[in-house]
Amino acid sequence: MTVSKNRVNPEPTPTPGSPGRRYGGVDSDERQRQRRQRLIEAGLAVFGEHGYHQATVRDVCKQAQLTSRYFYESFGSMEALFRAVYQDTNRRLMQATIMSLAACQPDPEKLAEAALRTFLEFIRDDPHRARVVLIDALNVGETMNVLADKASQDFAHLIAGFMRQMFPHLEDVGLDFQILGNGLVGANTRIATQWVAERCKTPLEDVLRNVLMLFKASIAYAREQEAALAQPRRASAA
Amino acid sequence: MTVSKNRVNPEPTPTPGSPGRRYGGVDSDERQRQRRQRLIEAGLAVFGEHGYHQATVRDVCKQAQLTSRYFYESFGSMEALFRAVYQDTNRRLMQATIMSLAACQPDPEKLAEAALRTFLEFIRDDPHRARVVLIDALNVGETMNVLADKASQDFAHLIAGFMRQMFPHLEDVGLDFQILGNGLVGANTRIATQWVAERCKTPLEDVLRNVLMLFKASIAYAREQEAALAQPRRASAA
DNA sequence: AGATTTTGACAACGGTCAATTTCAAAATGG
DNA sequence: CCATTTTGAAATTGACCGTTGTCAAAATCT
Repeated sequence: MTVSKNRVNPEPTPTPGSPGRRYGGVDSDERQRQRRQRLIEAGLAVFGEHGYHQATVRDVCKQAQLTSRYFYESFGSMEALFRAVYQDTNRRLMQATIMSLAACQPDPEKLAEAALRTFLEFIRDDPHRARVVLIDALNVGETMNVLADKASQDFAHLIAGFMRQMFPHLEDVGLDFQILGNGLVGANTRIATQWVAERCKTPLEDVLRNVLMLFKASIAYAREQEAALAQPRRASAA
Repeated sequence: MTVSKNRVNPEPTPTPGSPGRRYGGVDSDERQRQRRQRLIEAGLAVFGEHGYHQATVRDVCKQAQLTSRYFYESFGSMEALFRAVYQDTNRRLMQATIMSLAACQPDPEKLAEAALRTFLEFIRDDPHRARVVLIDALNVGETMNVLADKASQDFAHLIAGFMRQMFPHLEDVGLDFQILGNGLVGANTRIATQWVAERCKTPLEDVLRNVLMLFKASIAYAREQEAALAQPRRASAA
């Protein structure tokens, strides 16, 4: 890192059978992909540090140890890079979530706990992710805005699906699971944001317990309401 | 509005007894205050439309029907204007909330409902407020960030205070009312944001019912837990 | 009416940044 | 060892914005 620009790969894997001339043991396609990846990582670092609107192309290139030329080789604009960073980060989160859900009992509460724990671990691993996904994504531009909105809505939709399955009569009395799902997502993101702002001072388990409490409370309340709907004759004595 | 620059006041109130020369029936202090107020209103409109970072001084001045000179007469920078807009908006919300709380029975659920309804009405009256207070405020700069954070934290702190009073033993078993308060604030802001993004298509009462559900569910769950703490001998039969 | 202040429109300066181009040095394959 | 490609750094161009300054016209007071 310190001696000089170390352009050659540690292992000059030949990477045979691809177009372009080989350089440093890798062909041009692969090198370009590596540059692109470095720019994405640099973007995460720079955006995550002081926010998208403080970042310049120069900053990103400096962080990536590349020059403007290579920036525009991979991305048409700063916003395009941000989209890539956002999608890459989202993809990683999704992947981690799926992994944790797969290794989990199919109990709603357990599933929620697993997903939430994965999320908290994810942003604790690199708080830059929190800034990019939870804050900046809403403020880059209209395009990113709808993208980020859709991502949250998808999550809310997932929750709504679960609730709809568990409490099939509840939406007839004025409850809207999509709205409630949105609320739970919002609660989660806000708590997470605050947690990161405090540099994850509070132990993860403590944060998790409280987020989960909101989920459990909602489920318990819904269950009670649903039960009251199923047997409307009973008086409402707690 | 359309005929010409109508500079004179409808009622040229003399506004006597102040420094500066009188013009249009008002002395210079008052005129400056009016200009400042127009800039704040223009800021709300411009920021609320396409976001803080798309706005330029020229945009704001055009909206306010003033020129750059008067901008710098009242504000040292764009960020200073934003702070003023934010604080003005917050002050109005606070005022409306206090009014509605005062005309309300001192029942926790009623109070929550009143506060939430006021909030929803507030942003429905002018959706620009939502963008400024809920989205842009986090992305203007570090200074605004801590300011906005503090405002939300204050709200969470208020909720936490209520809960602490209602359930004095609950924080000993791992629940943190500040975190929970943050969660409820986050749920509320997210639902409100989505609502505005949908141009308030859903009727207010429907939105309110669902936000309130999260509050009621949390209270019910807390009450149950607290009761279990008070009589630890009982078996946990629902 | 005349002097004076205020006002509004616009020019101008300096700075920053995105985006493209240029050029020489370094690395590579043959 | 030499031709070729790639790479890195800097120069260039063009646009936009914040900020200050200028100046004539309008409004006001005495």
